[in-house]
This record gives sequence, structure tokens and C-alpha cells, in this order.
Amino acid sequence: MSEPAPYHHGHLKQALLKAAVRVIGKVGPRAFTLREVARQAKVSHNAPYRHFRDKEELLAAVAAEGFERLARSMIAAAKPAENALDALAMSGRGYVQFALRWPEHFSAMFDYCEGLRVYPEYAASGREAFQVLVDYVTAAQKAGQLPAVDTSALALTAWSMVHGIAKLAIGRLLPAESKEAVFEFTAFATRALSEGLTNLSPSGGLRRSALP
Amino acid sequence: MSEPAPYHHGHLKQALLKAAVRVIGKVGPRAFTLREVARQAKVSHNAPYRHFRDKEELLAAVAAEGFERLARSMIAAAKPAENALDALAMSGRGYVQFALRWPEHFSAMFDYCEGLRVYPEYAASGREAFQVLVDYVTAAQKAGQLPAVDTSALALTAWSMVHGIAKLAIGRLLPAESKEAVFEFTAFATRALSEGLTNLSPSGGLRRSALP
DNA sequence: CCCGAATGTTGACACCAGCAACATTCTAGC
DNA sequence: GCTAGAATGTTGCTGGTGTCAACATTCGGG
Repeated sequence: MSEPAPYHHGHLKQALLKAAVRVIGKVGPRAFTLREVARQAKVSHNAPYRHFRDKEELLAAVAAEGFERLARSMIAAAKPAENALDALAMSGRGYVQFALRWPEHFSAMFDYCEGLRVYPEYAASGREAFQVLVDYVTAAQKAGQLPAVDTSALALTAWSMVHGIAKLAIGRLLPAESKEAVFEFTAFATRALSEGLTNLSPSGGLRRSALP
Repeated sequence: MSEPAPYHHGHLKQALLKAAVRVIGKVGPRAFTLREVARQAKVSHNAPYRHFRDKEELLAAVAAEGFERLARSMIAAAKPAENALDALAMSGRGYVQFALRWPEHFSAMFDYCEGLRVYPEYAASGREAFQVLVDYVTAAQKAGQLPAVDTSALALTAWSMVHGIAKLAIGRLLPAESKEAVFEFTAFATRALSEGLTNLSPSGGLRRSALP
């Protein structure tokens, strides 16, 4: 048989974080349980308290990890873009893509985010993810594809748009039966945002679809 | 003293709903507790089960009540509008206003909305609230202020925008220190959405503000 | 009037977060 | 190398929760 499991785990903090991410992805942040995380990590129900002050802090760590993944998803999606404005739109697609692939993780990041203020050591990753968006906006402004108005305001507007799409899509409030349909809608919405709802060409709509 | 409280409450279901709304508004849907609702209603911890199958269903009822209030908030905010497009924008303000005034209730409506699918008898109010938005879009299209493209797509785009603003504002992820500042940003974003980010006049930005 | 249905209560179970006390292991200073 | 204290992990407990089962009370139609 294998040796009888050392008393000290060695890398319990990382193991707990990994287990927590797995548990969140499976049951969501609502049913998320500190004790289940401990079980997954093959450790007693109180061991996590040696590494995280409480459940909130572990959730905050999970959220921080999520923001890093989110930033990577945005960057990867924007990679093949042809110009700066296109990159901004594609990063929005990456945002929605992340939300659809890990909806529970996404929820932990935005619906349970008081922990990010209570334990500020985890807040940086969120700011960095936002900075990715700001960078795309700035690039589009430098390229003359966006006006030279307040960069923050532009970025926050774009963020609100894709965040709303992501949240509604996760809640199944959009009449889209597939991820591909959500991406189509995202493309429509981002084009509408950059060109203006009032300026859409009559052929620019989406296919007809039922209400949620 | 008063009579010794009749064994049968009489209107316990409504009383429980009212108490639940109060409890949610105070502690949020996370710390929301069936037993606390029962205490508020001066009733044993198991009485709610005679009127709601489980905690989920009570939450769904609370959410349904919230959608009715949300619809009223949108309609009230759009009342003083000068034209159809303005009414659409103002209803967005009403949406955000509701979210800021009852953030916990808003969260119950959108973050805990599986119950609305599990117990579909509460889903109608949500559809009705969305219909309010669709009506404003339709009116703007009839007035020639919005193009004759897919009405649903336009409405869903506008919804995503204001929903994202509301969620981010509640999560204190917008750099706005007051509700008034959030409303200013909402006005900016809705104008940006109707006219297009690329068409904003250089003076059209917001005042400079720090990152979250 | 009476019996069943509706409504409310008591008690129990399994689970959870977090505290305290204890056990084991690692490590720094001598 | 040894030892004391820090770091890490465990067991056991308390108070709280959702939900089930069994029981009590009241209401309403025959």
C-alpha cells in the first residue's frame, strides 16, 4: 500500500483552492460548502481555517482566480482581431464565452463579491481584468476608431453591455438555445453599441426569436 | 391583553411573503432564512411549508413580487418623457433606480432565479416586466426614432445594457460614489447606445473618475 | 353534528460554519 | 544535535439551518 498520508499536506492552500474551484463549478457558490471542499482535499473539516479566515475568504480567492481566467479569455478571444475596434468587440465575446463556460465561477466573482472588499488582497486581479478592457478601448481611441472622450466612461459602458449579456444569458433570460446564438447576439449588441441603435441598417437585425 | 392569537393565522401566505420581502431587503437572499421569516410572521418554523413547497418557492414568490415593482418603477420613470426614445431611456433609469433602492431584492430576482423555472407559476411577472421594455421599443420604432429591425433584438440589447449597469453598480464596481452619479452614467451609456460609441461628440464624455 | 381537509406545532435528523482544545510536525536558535 | 515554539491538522462541540414525520387544532361541507 502507499504510505499512510503524511500529517502535513504540503500544499494544502493550493489544493483547497483547486478543490474549491471544482466544487463551485459543480454546485455553484450557493451550495458551496467549506466542509465539502475539505472532503475533496482529503482533509478534516477544520483544516481550511489554517489557510483561510473563513468561507468568505476562500470564495474571494476563487473569485480572484476567476478574474485571471477571465482576463486570459478576453485576450485570447481578441487575438485574431483585424483592428483595434474589432479587438474590443472580440474581447467582449471572450467575456461572454468565459461566463457561459463557467457560469458558477462567474457568479462567485460578481454575486458574492463582498469578500473582495473584506479581504482586499484578492481585489487586484479584478482591477487587472478591467485594465485589459481599458487597454483595448485606449488602443481603439489611439487608432481613431473611438472618439477621444473619457476612456473610463467608454470602457465602463462596454463592460456594462457585455456583463449584462453574460448575466442574462446565464440566467437563461435571453431567448437563445445555444452558446452560438448567444455569441451572435453579442456580436449584434456590440455592433449596435458602437454604431448606435438609431443608426442600424434595417437589414441589421437578428433572426426572429421568441421571448424567454 | 389581546386575545391569545388564534391557532389559524388567516392570511399567513401573504404575511409570509411580506415578511420574506422585508427579510431579503435587510439581510439579502444569501443570509435569507426560512426560520427567520417564520419568526417575523410569529409562527412556528414549519408553518411556511403549508404554503410554499420549500425555500426556493418562497424566494420565487419574492422574485415575482420584485418584477411587479420593477415594472412599476420603469413606467413611473418614463412618465415625464418627451418622446418615445426618451421614454425608453428613462425607463432604463427606472430600472437602475429600482436596482439601487432594493439591491437585495434585485439579487433575489436575477441571481436566484432557478426557482422561477422550477415553479413556473411565478414566471409570468418576469415576462410582463420585459414586455414593458418591449412596448417602449415598439413605440420608438413606430415613432420612427428606432429602425424597423427585430424588436426583440433591440429590447434585449437595451435590457443587457441597463442590467449590466445595475449589477455593476450594486457590486460597487462602478466608480460612482452616489446614486446620482450612477444615474449620470446611465444617461451617458443609454445615449452612447442609441447614438453609437463611435459617434460620440468629444465633449460628450463624463467627468473624470477613478477606477473601482 | 361529525368527519375529513386545511392549517399550524413539536420533535427529530442531517448538515453546516466556526470556536476551543488537542496532536503532530517543522524549524530556528543554541 | 537538541529543544522550544510556531505552523499545521484533528476531534469534539455549539448554535443554527432546511426539511421530514407525527401530532394538534380549527374550519367547512354533508
